[in-house]
Amino acid sequence: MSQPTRVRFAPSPTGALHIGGVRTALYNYLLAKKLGGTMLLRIEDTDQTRFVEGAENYIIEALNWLGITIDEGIGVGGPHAPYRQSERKDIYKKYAQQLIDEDKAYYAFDTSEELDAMRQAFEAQGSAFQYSAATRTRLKNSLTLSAEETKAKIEAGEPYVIRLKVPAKEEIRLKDLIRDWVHVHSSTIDDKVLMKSDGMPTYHLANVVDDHLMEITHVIRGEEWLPSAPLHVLLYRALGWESTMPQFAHLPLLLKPEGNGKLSKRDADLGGFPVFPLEWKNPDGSTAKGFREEGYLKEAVTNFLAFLGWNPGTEQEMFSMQELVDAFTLERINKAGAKFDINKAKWFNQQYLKLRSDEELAREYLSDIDVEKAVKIVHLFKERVTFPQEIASEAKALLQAPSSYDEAVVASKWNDDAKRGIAAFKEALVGLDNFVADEIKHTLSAELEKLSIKMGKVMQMLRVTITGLGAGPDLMLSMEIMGKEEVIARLEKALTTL
RNA sequence: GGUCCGUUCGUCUAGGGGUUAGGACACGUCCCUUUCACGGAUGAAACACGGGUUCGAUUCCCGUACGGACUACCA
Repeated sequence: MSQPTRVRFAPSPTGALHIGGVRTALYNYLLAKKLGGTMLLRIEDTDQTRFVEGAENYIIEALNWLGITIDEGIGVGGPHAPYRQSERKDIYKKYAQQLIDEDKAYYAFDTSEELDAMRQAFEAQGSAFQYSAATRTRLKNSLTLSAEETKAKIEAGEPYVIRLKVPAKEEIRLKDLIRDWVHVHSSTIDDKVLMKSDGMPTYHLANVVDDHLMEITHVIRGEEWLPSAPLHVLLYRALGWESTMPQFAHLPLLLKPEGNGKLSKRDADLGGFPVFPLEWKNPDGSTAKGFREEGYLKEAVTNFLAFLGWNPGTEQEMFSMQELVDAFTLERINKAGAKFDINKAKWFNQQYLKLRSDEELAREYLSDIDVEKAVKIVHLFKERVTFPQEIASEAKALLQAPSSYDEAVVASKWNDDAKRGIAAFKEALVGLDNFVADEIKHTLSAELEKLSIKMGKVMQMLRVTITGLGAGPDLMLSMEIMGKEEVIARLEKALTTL
């Protein structure tokens, strides 16, 4: 019996969406589309202390930019609304109560201070404190207190949490689609808090309840969740939902480019590259770079991200979103973490930039320049840059007369031959009516031939007199773009000042 | 510390009992070219270690080492 595939991306609105989260969303999306299923977006905002204004919109905009479309949930609605966990409190409360009634969960009144003290005491003895079957009989909860005492405390408004009564001795087996069977003993799992004292559920309860109610078939999430996955299995079991439990796939982590550990914002600053899809403005006014604003094309980002932890098993490198959908399978996801190498992202960007048409790029990035000219400029620079905005800066430099000249080239190439050749070329240019690359080139070679000077002797110096630079794109085309008057003016200036 | 997960070129990875261990990025060299870039060619570069199993292990098993994640009334 195969039910329709339903996957979810469930971020917390705590700030900018991390690029690892974007990859998780991507993989969820790819699986959903591959299987003709549904992609949900759910917001896990059960920690009101970490809520950040604007984060939810940021998530939506980021996914939207990359073409990761949401079929159901935040922003689009659906049959299981609301999709914001803070708006589902009553639902969680109901199931928590059910667990209490069935003696699968219990009230606990221990304060944070008391628990901290416990932890310290255990640590002093060289062991770790665990709120579990081994210790719960000695703590302040509805298992040790009488029913009357418990009731009285609750009615008196004393803060409490609800904890899962994790079985003392039970082997938990979990089949992960990427890692295969994972075995954990219940004695190593503590009695996790299900409902916090503020009435909000913890992630554990909320995600299990929601995934069940929303009929999620595959939970695809980061490896950091693997240690708590057995607990979630226990929860499905306690709630009587084990037979319809979703399948799990824990994705390998995105690692720092050098050294070890999870990729962080700090690595991005250090390496000068973004770790967020979009630019993010912090409430304090500071900003964090975004791939989009840095000039990464969305095709490059999705292709790059898809290949961090997954590959098609062929030698094809370039994949459109549709091709990714067609090729994607969970089986081909890797187990080991992947280091984040921004060089590869840049390479993808360059490849996708080259694929764009000159006209399109001209319209988008050189809108302030005459179209015909803009297209020529794009053609000149498209294959030489990594980011589209570099075309604009190159264009600006090209259209501006040089303010200085490459000294190394001047020192070695500014000789009599160069001076005579360039002077003659300038004079000949005055009489050239059809100022296009081919004609300009003919003019140059004709003049140099008359003087018996080899082309190679003056080319680089000619480039310097016109652009100030020792290297660059096709000079003849560059001159055509600048126009006759401008080129002659630049030559004159160079001839008199150098 | 405990629990869990992992380990093929510098990086992303393919492969899988017998292979010249393949590709891509980055790097070197050469070609193309008015230079640079693009492109093309080419080179250097890897199975963490130790035991098994086996005629034969990089591949399977077990250890060790190393790395990582988790260990909150955060997700």
